[in-house]
Amino acid sequence: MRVFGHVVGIPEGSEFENRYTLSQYGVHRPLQAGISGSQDEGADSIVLSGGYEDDKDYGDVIIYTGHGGRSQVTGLQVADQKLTRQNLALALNCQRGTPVRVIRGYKHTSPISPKEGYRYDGLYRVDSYWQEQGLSGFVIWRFRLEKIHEQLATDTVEEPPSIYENSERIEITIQRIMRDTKLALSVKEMYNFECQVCQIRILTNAGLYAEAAHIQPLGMPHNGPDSIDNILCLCPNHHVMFDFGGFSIADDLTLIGLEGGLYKEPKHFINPRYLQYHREHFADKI
DNA sequence: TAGCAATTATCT
DNA sequence: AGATAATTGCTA
Repeated sequence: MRVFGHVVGIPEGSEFENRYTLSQYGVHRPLQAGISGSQDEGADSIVLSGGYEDDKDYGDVIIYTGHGGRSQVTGLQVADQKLTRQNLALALNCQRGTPVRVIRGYKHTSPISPKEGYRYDGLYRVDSYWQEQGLSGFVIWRFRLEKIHEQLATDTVEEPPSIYENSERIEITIQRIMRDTKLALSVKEMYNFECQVCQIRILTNAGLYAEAAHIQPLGMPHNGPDSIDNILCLCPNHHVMFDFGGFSIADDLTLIGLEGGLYKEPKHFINPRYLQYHREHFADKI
């Protein structure tokens, strides 16, 4: 099974002798490929080895080149890259917010990369992706990655501050984030990426796009649960409207503030308790 | 140190 | 099952 986020027991900064040990520890499983992932689930890890001429490494920001179009013999670009396979996997990370593990290898020329072996450098999010003409003249796909600074991203306000960066805490946090993503995806798939309000499906170059909206929000102070009965599948517009009280939902799924009702799959149980929470805290009560 | 072939986990 | 791959280690 593919592991997204940190691998338990492997803190950021861990070093590995070669690609085989990286694979054995589950940090980056393919022995040669730079991108680990599938075109359904997304990418879980990438390696920066300097193999592609168009790569850029600025530390917290990485411009990563997709795979494909290279000659097996010379390593030069000889064909256009396509948004398929592991390139598509990275595109899905961008659309879904799935983090990707970044490993820097000794072959990479940047001063940040290790002199020998491979080093796990933590989680990045895929900020954007696009195609362009590479140095070779062939089309390449590029991915802009931004480092996730987890101390800032977590809601640890009510917790006693720890003196040093606690890797155990980070693991817990990331696992929670990843649970969100998995559930979110399952709800989107349940509706085939159709908005439950307007039934719009948004087709992108990486496939269908929808957003998972939590009815009672996660995190302090709302502490809504991370469960399917608290998640809706919405288009971005209706997601924003819902989060900012543009409409709300009655227990019988009639929309409040918009015409019509919320479409619901029979097998999708939506807990009225969370709908009530949303009405009480977010609905416009004029 | 190039060049090349063997190797192997993974994805489709 | 076959193809792929941002490797590795051997040979000259």
